[in-house]
Amino acid sequence: MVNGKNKKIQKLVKIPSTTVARLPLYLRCLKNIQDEKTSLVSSFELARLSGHNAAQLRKDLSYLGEFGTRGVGYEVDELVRQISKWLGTASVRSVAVVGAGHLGQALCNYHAFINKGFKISALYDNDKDKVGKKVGEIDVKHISQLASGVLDGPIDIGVIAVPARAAQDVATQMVEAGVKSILNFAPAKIKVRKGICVRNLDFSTQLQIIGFHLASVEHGLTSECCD
Amino acid sequence: MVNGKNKKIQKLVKIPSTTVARLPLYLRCLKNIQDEKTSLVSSFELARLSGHNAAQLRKDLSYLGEFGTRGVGYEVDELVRQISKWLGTASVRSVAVVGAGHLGQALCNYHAFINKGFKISALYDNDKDKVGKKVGEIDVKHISQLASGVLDGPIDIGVIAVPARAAQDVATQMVEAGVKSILNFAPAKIKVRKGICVRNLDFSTQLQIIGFHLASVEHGLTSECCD
DNA sequence: TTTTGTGAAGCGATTCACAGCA
DNA sequence: TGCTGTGAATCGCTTCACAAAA
Repeated sequence: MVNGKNKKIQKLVKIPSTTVARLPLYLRCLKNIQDEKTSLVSSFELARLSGHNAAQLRKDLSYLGEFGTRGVGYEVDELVRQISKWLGTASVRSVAVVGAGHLGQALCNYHAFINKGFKISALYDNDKDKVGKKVGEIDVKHISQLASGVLDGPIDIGVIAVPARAAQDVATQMVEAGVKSILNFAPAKIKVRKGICVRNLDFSTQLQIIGFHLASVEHGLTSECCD
Repeated sequence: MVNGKNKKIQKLVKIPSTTVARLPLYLRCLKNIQDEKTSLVSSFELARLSGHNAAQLRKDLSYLGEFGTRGVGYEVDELVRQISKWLGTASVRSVAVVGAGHLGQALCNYHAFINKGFKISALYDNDKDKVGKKVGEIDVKHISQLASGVLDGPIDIGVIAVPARAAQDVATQMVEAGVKSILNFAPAKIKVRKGICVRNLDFSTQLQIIGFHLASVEHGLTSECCD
């Protein structure tokens, strides 16, 4: 409004974390659309498919740039390209999982990750009986090899799939080994140095949130639901 | 402020979903405190342990009631009781898992659920080879038995641990069988009738969010991190 | 004095409503 | 005309700052 530089400034503005969290969802819907042979999509249609409203979708996309054509809509392929770019899908991310229990095995056997740009490149455990065995295509190595495992190439994401009591210790070792970000499944708050991105994803917590909503409904306090 | 009914009114006010999401975390920290023999905790201490600020913690707790003593702090046991109550832990919640793959097995073998008030009471799959086998203590039943399985007692929470293409179908069957809420691990948007609480928890989405932050840092756009 | 509980201010996300453009 | 892109309004959560209470 003041001058022509506003668009540049806009691009440097922090993208709301809520928007970031929706991007993977939009991308998923767009890929479903690609499988059919539609090449154009309106904000209304994509909003409907992803379960949001059209204004929000347009605002979200506007943080990334101007990809649509007024009066027409968005080109599906272009939008897929752009969102993928922002999600950092240019390179395949290397993931190391620590904890070869059922959850660790579930992750290693989930082959859809590779389509989304993630490759599980190593699996570690401290159980001597598991070390040396294979889970899917992946050798189970001893946790002590985590540091040297990074020599095979940098690890972008470390996944903590161990019991809570071991979580902090594993996190510390991951950071020392050069892991840049952590997905933590253990029900424990882990502390790492600033600059390491940590996301927590504890199943119990999720069930407890649902439990709250069930209790609310039972007590007649609300009929509302989860996010 | 206007009259004495305000406290009652306060209790009827909707509790922010962000607050609800923090309650399980507070509870976890409090239980850790209980294991030591501290019986009192201040908002500052609990905030530090849970990684939030004291004002937010007090505001969160104030939605549930007035449990603290000014100048003193909160009694740990009392706070545990109150938060548990709001999370609906009065009764044990019955959980049915559909999908006996690695993830379904991981869930069934996670014995800590019972301490948090959740009991996995059934596991279903459509694979004839899996039906009849045991996962931990739990018999694998055929998905077609979901409806009649509810006769053994109501199912509070249905967990979807099947591939995306089957997710909507499973969700529909769950709702027909009387399941009241759903935790969905499949990367698919599922539609259910109003009043059924659905939470989505797709691993790929979580990795993609981390991917965004990694890309941001790599491009020097930010040094900020995830939630 | 210490720490809670809470109005009020601040801030960020959502939604509205329409100008801008094909 | 139809749909995007976006200021402005609104909504809701977080944080501040202090009165109330032990």
